[in-house]
Amino acid sequence: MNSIRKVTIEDIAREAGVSMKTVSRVFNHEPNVRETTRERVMETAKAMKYRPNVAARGLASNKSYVFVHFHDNPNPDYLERIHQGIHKICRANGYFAVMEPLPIASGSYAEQVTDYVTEFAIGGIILSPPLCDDKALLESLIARAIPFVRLSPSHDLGISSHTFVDDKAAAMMMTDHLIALGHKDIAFISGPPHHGAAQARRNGFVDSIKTANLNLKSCPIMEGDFSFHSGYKAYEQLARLGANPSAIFAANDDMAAGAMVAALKAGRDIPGDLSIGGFDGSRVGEIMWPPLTTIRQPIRGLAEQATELLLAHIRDPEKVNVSAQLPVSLIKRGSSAPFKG
Amino acid sequence: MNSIRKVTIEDIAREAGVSMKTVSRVFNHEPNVRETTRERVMETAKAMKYRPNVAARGLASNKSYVFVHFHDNPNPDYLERIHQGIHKICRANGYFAVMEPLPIASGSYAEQVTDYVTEFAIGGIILSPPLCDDKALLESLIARAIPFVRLSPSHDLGISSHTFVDDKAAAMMMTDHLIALGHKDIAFISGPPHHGAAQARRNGFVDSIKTANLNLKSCPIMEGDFSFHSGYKAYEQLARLGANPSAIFAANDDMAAGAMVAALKAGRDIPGDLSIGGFDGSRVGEIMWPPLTTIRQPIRGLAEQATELLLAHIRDPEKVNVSAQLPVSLIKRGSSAPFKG
DNA sequence: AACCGCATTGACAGCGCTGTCAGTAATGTT
DNA sequence: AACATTACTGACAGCGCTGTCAATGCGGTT
Repeated sequence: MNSIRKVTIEDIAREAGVSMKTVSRVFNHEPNVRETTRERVMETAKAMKYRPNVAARGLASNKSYVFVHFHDNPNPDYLERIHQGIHKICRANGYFAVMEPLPIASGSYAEQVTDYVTEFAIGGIILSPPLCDDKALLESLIARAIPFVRLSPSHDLGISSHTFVDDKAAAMMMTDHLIALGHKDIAFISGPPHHGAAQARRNGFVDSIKTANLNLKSCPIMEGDFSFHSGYKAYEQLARLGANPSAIFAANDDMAAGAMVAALKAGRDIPGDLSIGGFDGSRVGEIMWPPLTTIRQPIRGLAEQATELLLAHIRDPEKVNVSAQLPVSLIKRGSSAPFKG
Repeated sequence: MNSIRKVTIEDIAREAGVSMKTVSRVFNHEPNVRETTRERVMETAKAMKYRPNVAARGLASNKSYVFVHFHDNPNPDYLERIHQGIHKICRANGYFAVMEPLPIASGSYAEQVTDYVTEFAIGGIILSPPLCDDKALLESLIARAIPFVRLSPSHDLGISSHTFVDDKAAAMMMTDHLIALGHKDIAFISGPPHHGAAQARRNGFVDSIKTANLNLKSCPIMEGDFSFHSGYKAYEQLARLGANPSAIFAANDDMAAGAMVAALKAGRDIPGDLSIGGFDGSRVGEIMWPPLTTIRQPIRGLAEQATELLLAHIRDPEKVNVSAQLPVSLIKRGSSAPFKG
């Protein structure tokens, strides 16, 4: 057909002086291959630029080399980082990484996933918030014995492998930072109430305020939905209510950006008479002026780890419930400054 | 491990009283099947809830129901919009949509794609800039007869289906807008020189300046690379050169944002003493203050159309070279205002 | 009736890989 | 030293489907 002939397992086997099956063993991380043999196979495979054929693998093993990340999240920046993490691990292991948006508006999560899984053979599933906390979906996945992992789940932690950060502690870091700057009237813009991480961040905020003996009444909590627009509206409503916080902590960067734009539009000076803190460490925070003080979440790392855990689960069904916590960090930037009474 | 597949073509064939091959024909929209036979097969397949096995199909036919978008673009916002467009059409037609980053740093585009295509059976390929203008890659794809379409290519328009906007005319729209506001010293921040669309935008800018009889010498052109950072640096360099434009037109929104942040940092008032125009209509333009005047490109639409064209090509090999132009529009927002001498 | 041309259909051999199971080498045990 | 146990390895038969090509049916011609 063309000059580039496909390199098959057979070629590798012949070249390395072993059977096809042994080559197969090496590529599937199966036990009982002598270390020297494994190395020899790997080397000749590399030298011959061998790439396993996904379709053949799938057909022969009745498995599928596709991981699907189901999500219901409007933030492209967040999604892109997750995608990169999943993709990296998938690519290194011969899997496809597919991103599947799953708007709750099109039907229950469980229903949609069920349909999807019937139509396409799927090797494993990665769930991010809020899907990772959907009871019906989780049950259906378990009932059908489809391997899955979760990113930052908040409930039923024992039922699957997952990766997470300590959202509450992270929110306390930010709150403590603002308090340390001398702020006493700190408003909080929360995420949607049913969202697990959003709750944890809110709890962290409240705890820090209480611990510092600040007056909770002068620390209003506005409800947002993690969108830029909801942050914008939250600031407007704050103003309408006559609240006059010297600092605002938004539960994600998009809302922080929204609040900041609304404040700038209203003529406020940031950070002169209003400090703003975000949460995520996303790109928006870097491309605004002043740049946003925020909590950096290792989103890409969370996705990578989760994908590794999914792989581990598939390779060794014992590893059904492994979890990994990743660290967050406070990024101090121009949007927060000491309170000037 | 994954969904249990029990109904095979063999079952359908036996039930419908035809051969497996005929069932296969029906499912692949092949010609030369009697209408009554086709219907009978479809009915029994439906009754038996038959689902074709993607892996077996892929292995046997050396084709696959996967479309891959290869890209080398750091902008998550742009990527996400393309992804949405591709995904929508794929989903509706039973295809997987896979996004594959292809950093030029890891080897030539042609090489990387070759490797990838050998490993995964791929149904079709979607290329966006700058990959869509890579000669070696295009040649290799054509040589291997792999169906592909392109988004906004600038060269060899005749060799494949593609979708595009008129970048030059669009850049002229923005330039004319700034000129109409009374600006005479307009700086341009261009994209990377080898990037086709970047060239077209630059040409549009220059043409408009000339047409308006403005002095090109007071309209400096800075070279960027479409990144936020390069926009930032371009502004700094402009200042260092002693240029003092009253308006800046950046060839994409990210660079416009970078220039704006640099200008704000330098104490400039936007749009009071500096107007800024971008290009793309991306999210960053909406989440900054002042919001960015820009050219909206229908990126999602371009991706949708391109995917449709790919599908059309695959279903009817005659349709190798269809192209669709989509309209752009000028979005006037707060970052541009009349020149105040 | 014998013939041609085209539409329709089927038999069969793989696609590249893995599961099964049997076989051989290496190691331990008495 | 004989035997048991374990660690490796390979032969082979498909996985479910499609490409190839030969076979059949059918209408119209000579």
